[in-house]
Amino acid sequence: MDITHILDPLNEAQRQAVTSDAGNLLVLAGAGSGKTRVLVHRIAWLIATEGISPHSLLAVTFTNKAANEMRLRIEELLERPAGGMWVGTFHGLAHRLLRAHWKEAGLPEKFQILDADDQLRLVKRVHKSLDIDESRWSARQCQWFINEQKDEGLRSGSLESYGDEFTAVMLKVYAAYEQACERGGMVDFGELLLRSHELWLKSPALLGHYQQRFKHILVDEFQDTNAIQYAWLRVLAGGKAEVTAVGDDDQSIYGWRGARIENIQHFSRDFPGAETVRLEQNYRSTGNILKAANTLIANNEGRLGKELWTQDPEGEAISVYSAYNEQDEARFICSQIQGWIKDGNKANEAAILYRSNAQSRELEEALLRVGMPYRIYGGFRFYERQEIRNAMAYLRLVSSRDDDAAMERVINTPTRGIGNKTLESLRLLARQESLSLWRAASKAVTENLLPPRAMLNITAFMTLINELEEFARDKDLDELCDQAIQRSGLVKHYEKEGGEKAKIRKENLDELVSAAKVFTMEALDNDDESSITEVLAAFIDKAALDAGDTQAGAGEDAVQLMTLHSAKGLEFPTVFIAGLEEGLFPHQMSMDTQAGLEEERRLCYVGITRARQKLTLSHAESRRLHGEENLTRPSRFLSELPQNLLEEVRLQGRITRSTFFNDYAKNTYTGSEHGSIASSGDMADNESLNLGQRVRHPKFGEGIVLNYEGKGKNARVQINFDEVGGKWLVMSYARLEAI
DNA sequence: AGTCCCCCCATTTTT
DNA sequence: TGGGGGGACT
Repeated sequence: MDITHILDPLNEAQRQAVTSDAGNLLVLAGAGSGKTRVLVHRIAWLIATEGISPHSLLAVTFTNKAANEMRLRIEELLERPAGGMWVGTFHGLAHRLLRAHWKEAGLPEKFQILDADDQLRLVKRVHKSLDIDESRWSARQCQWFINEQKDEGLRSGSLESYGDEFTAVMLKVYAAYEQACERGGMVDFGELLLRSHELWLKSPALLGHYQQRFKHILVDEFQDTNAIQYAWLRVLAGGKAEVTAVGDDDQSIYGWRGARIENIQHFSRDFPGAETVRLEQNYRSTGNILKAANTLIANNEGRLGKELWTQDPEGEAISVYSAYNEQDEARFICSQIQGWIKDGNKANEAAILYRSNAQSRELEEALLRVGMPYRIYGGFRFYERQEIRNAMAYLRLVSSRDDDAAMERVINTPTRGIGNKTLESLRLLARQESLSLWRAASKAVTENLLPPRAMLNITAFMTLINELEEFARDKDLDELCDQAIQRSGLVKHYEKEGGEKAKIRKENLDELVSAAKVFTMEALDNDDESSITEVLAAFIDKAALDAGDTQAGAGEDAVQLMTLHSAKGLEFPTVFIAGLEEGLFPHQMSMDTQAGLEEERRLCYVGITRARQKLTLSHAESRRLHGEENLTRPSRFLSELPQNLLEEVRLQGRITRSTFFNDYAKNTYTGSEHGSIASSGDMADNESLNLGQRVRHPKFGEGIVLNYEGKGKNARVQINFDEVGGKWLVMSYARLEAI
């Protein structure tokens, strides 16, 4: 078989990784070093030369996007479908296992997947039924606790509170939540992994079957695996399968949600005979950007070690802008992007990255002001929208009456006179008799347990669902979907609401019908035997496991705004990282432990390595946060960069500020003007000070001018001193010296 | 059932 | 500063 097309496009390190025949393999893939390429080519290599059948391969990633892309590229390279191969996310694969072996796993055949929103609702209900003080322990907190434990592979039964009140309350909720899930046949995200892991442990025959099957396991983004995922992998591999782990310890930024950087750090210990290959040649960024990244990350301890390099030129210096405040910062970035576009580049080649979402508003406003199109990543995705979730809940009920989460959601949405009181008695009945809500409702109606009015309304609702199912029998999924949103009254409900918002909701519902159509056609392509019931069930699972990354306006030519976390895996010709200030980045809540600080540093490393040609960093001397003005210090990360590669950006020229209190922030920024303290000659030493200018004070040392008020002899200036922080000084006494 | 108001809170996010 | 959620009121 001709294998040149597999090896030719690779560099030496990549080739070594692709062709490695050590039992296990760790590929330390630096940013922009061709990680996915290695993964894909290694798979092709195994199939082409080692005679491994796609059937014995399992490749696992974290996001659906990554999984889809991998499958696509494998098929492209192999020039045939890789059907027998298991490619998917951890959750997707675990789900597949549980669907196949639901009985052994102790689940009902039609178990439902709870997504984050369903989960929170359930926790809230559990919370209420246990009469827990909402003001002391929030449902969110409980949800977080439960997920944290599941990520660690721990059930309520295997935990102890040791007299700690918090833990005791959390465990009580956790245990009741587990029971509720059990009763309703519901499985949350963590449970998918936990349950399939347990399934293997308790059925050695089943485990043996999969161990027999999968000769090679390939894992992407290994540094992001959490405890349960790692355990899952180790059990499956069982010392027999060959494991290829690809990842970058320097890009581990999800420790806060259970990812364990130790998993990649200890790979060679836990997977004996592992070969380690480093991919250090970078095909993305300029030399200077890489040097900055390398220097920064060298401050972390316990790294596996890696140094990025490129054959490309040094490129431009890294710009650093010290803004007066967050508005100035936003205007600066905005004007730089305008300049970038004027130079013939496109808006979507520019990205603005920030540590926390709250920072986006100021940037948005600045972009809006100059009419620059922008797009914010993150936020609600398709299947997370309220109207879509409501419509899906009807479909879920059609598919499975026992889906309590769905029933709770839409039994009275839109309102049909089934109030809280009715619902409460149904819940009670359900709990007492260990029934699903639907069955409880059914019982209540047949046995006349409720006021006639309530029973009438419930009957109408149940009839609606039954009729929808009836209707679906000889129809396609999209037709069912359309009927569901019409007959449930959802469409009317949103129409009645009126306004722009409702219009968008209506459009989304239409979009759902189209999505159902596409899904049906794909299902028919793959397997023309599937009945509508099966297609419907598959559609519901897809909606739960894949929130739908199709972001509105994805293809638009707009400036890209996102958090540093969501920038991982992406790249842009020009990148701005805003808000490099102590307390913001590194964030206050993560800077007092070394582990926290190092993760922040890795986050910064991720940000820097997103840039291809040009990197611009900025910080503000003063930032409004939670409604109050705070003086800030530049981030330590700025001082950890090689100073010779940095170029401080100062805006040339100046405008003379009105001697009245003309708030600088309100001045229109043109990019060439600069706020300045009036130099109308009435200052003590007849010397003008500019906002943003560095000055020296005999006692306080050096600092930067932030603001002033008053004029003449009485003028007071605010200076942010490097050593002692912010101070207001009277001009005529301060003996300030401009630097 | 729906609206309004007040209080509280405030990284990062995928499945 | 502002958004979200919960409670109270109409």
